[in-house]
Amino acid sequence: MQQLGVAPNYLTYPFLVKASARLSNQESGVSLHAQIIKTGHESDIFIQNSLIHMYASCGNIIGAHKVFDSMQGKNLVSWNSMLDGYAKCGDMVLAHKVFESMQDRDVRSWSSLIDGYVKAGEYREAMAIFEKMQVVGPKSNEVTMVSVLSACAHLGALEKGRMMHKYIVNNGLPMTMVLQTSLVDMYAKCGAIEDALFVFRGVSKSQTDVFIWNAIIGGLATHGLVEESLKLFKEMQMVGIRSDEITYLCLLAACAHGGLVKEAWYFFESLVKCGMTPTSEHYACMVDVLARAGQLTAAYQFICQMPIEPTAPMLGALLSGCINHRNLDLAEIVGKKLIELDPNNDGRYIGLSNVYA
DNA sequence: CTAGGGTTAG
Repeated sequence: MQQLGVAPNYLTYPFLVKASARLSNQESGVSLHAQIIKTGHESDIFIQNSLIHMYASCGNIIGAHKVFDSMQGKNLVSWNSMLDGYAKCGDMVLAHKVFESMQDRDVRSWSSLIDGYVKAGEYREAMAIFEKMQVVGPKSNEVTMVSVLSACAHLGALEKGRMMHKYIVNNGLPMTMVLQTSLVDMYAKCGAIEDALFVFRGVSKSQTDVFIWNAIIGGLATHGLVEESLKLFKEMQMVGIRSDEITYLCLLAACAHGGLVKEAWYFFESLVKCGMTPTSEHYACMVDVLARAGQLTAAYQFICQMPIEPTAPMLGALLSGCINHRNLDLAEIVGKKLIELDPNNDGRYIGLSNVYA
């Protein structure tokens, strides 16, 4: 466009700024901001709102606030963008402050606040806000319910989760894939695997994506339904959904749970073969598999040949294996390393003190 | 033309 000598106008900039936000590329966002000022578009409310969102998405909440403060005519989008910016940055004190200062609040304002509390791990507060919303706020929609279901999942609040499911159906909220994934995850995390499978089976296979497969495969794995988990992975491959790093993490977790050492090696190798880079979580899972199976030397050697530094969960898994399989010499070595790495690791420290007892 | 949601975490 620029090569052709066509200049962006006030309708172009929001898209460009949004792209920078999506990419979390503050550099390009800042250069757009400069261009916006140079071309005299800095007081366009759509452009200002997109700039708030861009800065917040790049983690620059100060930059976002500067744009927000510079505005003379703020609208609900401006306030919602600022609120969501604080919520996304995890500053729920300021997010709540913004929320309280607003004259008008729509479903997005409430949803951003609820989601912020969920992301901050304050699930009870998130539920409290949702209950208040039902009394004094606008009707919640399918986006609100995703965050609410996530709160129920983390609280293990199965009955509440069921109520939310009924609320969604009774109010005719659109059953999006995101919502169905949240339902699968909620039921799985609350231990209602049958319900998770029921929701999952209600999605036509051609509509599925990697997220919902990961949710059900991971849910089955964490509840020890290892065979079913691996069976669903095969099904996922048959449907032609490309697995990702998280799929493999779920599979390795399933192997750890079921004591499937051979299968774990196979998945670890597949992960690399598919061009993915194992993360420290993958390595930790692999160590866990080997340690649980009593293959302590193999686990130790595996850690030594990794291209990354060992992490506390990794050494913790190995230490547990050493203790359970009565290899106290190795336990002492691993325990010392673990304390070096993470001096505040109480639980593991207690594990180690058992070695000396 | 601008703002909100899902999968890992022993």
